[in-house]
Amino acid sequence: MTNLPKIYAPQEIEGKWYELWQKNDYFHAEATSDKPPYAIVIPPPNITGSLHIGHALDNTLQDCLIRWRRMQGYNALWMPGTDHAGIVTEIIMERKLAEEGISRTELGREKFIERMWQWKDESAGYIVSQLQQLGCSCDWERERFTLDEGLSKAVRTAFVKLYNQGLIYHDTYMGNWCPYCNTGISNLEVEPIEIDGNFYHIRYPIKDSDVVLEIATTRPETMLGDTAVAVHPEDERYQHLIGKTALLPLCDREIPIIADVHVDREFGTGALKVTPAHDTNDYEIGGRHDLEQRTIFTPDGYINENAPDNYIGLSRWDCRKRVVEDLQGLDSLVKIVPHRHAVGHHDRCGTVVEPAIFPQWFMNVQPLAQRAIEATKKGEVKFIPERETSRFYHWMENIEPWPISRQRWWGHRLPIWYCNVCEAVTAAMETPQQCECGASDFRQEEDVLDTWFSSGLWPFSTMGWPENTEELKTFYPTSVLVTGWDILFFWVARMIMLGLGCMDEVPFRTVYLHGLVADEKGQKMSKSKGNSIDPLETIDTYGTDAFRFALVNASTPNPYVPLPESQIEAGKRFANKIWNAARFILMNLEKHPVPTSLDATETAQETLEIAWIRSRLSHTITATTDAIENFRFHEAAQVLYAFLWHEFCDWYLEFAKQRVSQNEPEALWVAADVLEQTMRLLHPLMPFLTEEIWQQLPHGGGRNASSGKNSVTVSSWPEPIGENPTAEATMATLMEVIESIRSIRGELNVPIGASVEVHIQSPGAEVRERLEVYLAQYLPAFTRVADITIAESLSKPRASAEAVIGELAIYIPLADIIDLDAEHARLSKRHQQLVKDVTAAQKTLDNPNFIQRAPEKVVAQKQAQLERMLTEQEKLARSLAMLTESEKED
RNA sequence: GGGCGGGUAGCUCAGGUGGCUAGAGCGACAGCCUUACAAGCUGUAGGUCACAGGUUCAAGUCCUGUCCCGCCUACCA
Repeated sequence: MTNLPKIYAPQEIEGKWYELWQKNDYFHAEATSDKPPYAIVIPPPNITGSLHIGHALDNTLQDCLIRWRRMQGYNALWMPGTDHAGIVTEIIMERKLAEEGISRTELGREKFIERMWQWKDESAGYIVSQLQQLGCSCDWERERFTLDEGLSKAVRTAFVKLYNQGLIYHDTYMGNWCPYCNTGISNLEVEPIEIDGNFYHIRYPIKDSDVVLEIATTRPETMLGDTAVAVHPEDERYQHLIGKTALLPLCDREIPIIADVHVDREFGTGALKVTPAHDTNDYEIGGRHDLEQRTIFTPDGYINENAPDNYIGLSRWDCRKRVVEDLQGLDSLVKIVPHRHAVGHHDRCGTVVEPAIFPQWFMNVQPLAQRAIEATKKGEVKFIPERETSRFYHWMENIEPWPISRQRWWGHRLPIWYCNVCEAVTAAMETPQQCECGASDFRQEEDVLDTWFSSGLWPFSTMGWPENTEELKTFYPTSVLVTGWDILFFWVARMIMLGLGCMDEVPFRTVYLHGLVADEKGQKMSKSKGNSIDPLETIDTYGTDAFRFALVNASTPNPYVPLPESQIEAGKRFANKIWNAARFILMNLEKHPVPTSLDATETAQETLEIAWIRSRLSHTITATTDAIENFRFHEAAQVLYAFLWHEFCDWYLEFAKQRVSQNEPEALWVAADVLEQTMRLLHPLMPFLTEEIWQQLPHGGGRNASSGKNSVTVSSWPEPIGENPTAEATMATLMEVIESIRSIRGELNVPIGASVEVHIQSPGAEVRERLEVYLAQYLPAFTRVADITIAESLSKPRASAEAVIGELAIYIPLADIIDLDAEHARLSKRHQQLVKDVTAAQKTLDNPNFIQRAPEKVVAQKQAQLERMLTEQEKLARSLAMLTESEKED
């Protein structure tokens, strides 16, 4: 054991344990079991992706929950898998192809899909091995992929079911079109970004008149598709023009001037050009006034033949330039005014989205949204933090039809068939045999489904739906869903709706929405911003456990969680601290082996430090369990950190050292027991390190023992044995005495090597007796003392430093070394602080209302506090007076 | 325009339902290589809890308003 390296080296130990866990099937959950079920489905990462910081946080938290519940004896299932991730993945493939000089369309659908599968097969293991490196205890034999046969069947089943319920329909409607990806997308996928644009003021002449109407637009190129000009019906400036005809510049077309209440009189010139085919509002105005929809763009964003010849073939942006130039030439451009406004961009490729009219498949989600709201109100789903609930309601209450088809190739092709003879539409699991018209010649819809449609089925499609499997019976609804709040609408809301639609039951009971990892400036970390930490590099540098601890520790309830490097550094130091504590214990156990089992320690005489550390451990167990149960992960991290470092290492191990040197090894055996239990508590956060140490510690028996278990992973979660207030109070006094002596030594610059005499005045018999027993034993371990005197009353020795702890007065004679000025300064500083605090406490207690209305307990506390402070104050005042006297003498 | 979150030590943040002398990590300063750990140990400094009111015996915590910062959301062309 002594050959354990002095410095904790994560690389040495993190590799081997995962293999053991896997080999022993520790992560596997049976579909049928006597244990209570607990299930989490992983938010499936992109099949071709790699682990980023968001995954690291998300999966660490899930692993904490799963490992914790597994240790508690639950039948804990963590269902893993990956997502085909539709458009994003296709875009990356397109870029790869572009490097080879091939375009998607040249390659053709079949070949393209072939390439995608090839790429999928090459990269699929990558993300999985990264999750394993992170320590994720997923049930890997259940791994799923959204394009698997089983899941594809679930997709078709869900589609047909919803179609038959009339919730899925086909329509031609104005939506968001991405000219780069050549597909329609939903509102959620459009990211409004503020950009510096212009307001172009353009003159439209009026037919048979000298009057001109000035309109303002940010998109002058769309005027090629104008089919009206609109003014507000009550706008006095334009009354005489309503019903007249405007002459559209550059196009040689006549367009009507109409009145519509949508027009804002205050904005721009109060006159609005209407392009029903390329603007959402104009589309609606067009509908109200039965205007022609004149589409001027090709799907990939170029001007089509509906525009005058000289514009055809230009890109959107070139066309804008040309239109502006031409208007200037005609003297039709009044002015250009800079204007900052939000422009929609496709969140996947960054292209400016084009509002356009095109045929699309939609899902009417409104009825399911209503059911989701009701289910949530009934408490069937709970959101944590609670504030997310109102975001959820707001979104659900204002939900719009979901465009579910994408004009892409990588995904689930819609199970819709058209009869090639009569064009009848059929939704079915397979190609229909025969049409109503008698024909049997069908073609399948070309479009694929929005990738979120299949992810929306994830909690039950992964468990074998539409089959009524044992998995579904046992694990659905799942227990918790853990993900970032940024995909509440994209994914969580859709899962709830589709869960209700397909299973008649919500997919999970609790949704825990954690924050997003941010940099020091509070900006969300993302690859595109270049401010991201690479989890794998971090793991290389600091180790997985240090990284995981830092993530959990950072995971406060805030929407953004900063993760400075120093935080990860602290995790590494913590790991090293634990490592060395274990090393110390193991080294000493060689000389003092635990007799038979740790059971022996329970009957051993319970010295103060043993009673104390057991009490503190019990408290830590309760606090940690409570924290994880309530998703306050950062609190669990902090509780464990404080206990392990500042109580167990700083104090208990120092006591134990002393005991061992006095040939009293019980304290050491208890140290081993406490560390063993703490390793179990810490295991969900730091799985590798805790396994390594747990394996080396004796853990055959003892309280909360994990006898017969081969891994901490499957050991039991510690149970609190109860706290011991008496031991804690006594120890607190002892600690204060020790700290005050250290403080005096430090501040008065007593040389390290010098021993000091300590005189303690302790008027109360009970405390004095306890001090007499313990102080002589404990003090030498913490500070160098030559002699300790404890008496009911004693006078302050000449030239001594002083500290007051409650009724205790501590004097340290420092005849040769004391600097009276320094001591005077030290005491008077404390005295001043006391005066302030005493005054405040006095004021509170002098208030009759306080005595009358505050709870008795609070009043008593305050009273005790005041008395304690007054005692100290009096003693210090006397000493200060004496010091001043002696200065005069000098 | 609405809504949400935040403003606490030099930095990053804790402080569930109001009640210990407001805490931690990092950083700073001083001193220690004390045989588990210098990735360590000991001590010290540092905060009128954004501002102004209010409720209360009692406010960092609850209410109102103001000022900053961030996010979400909305059709101002």
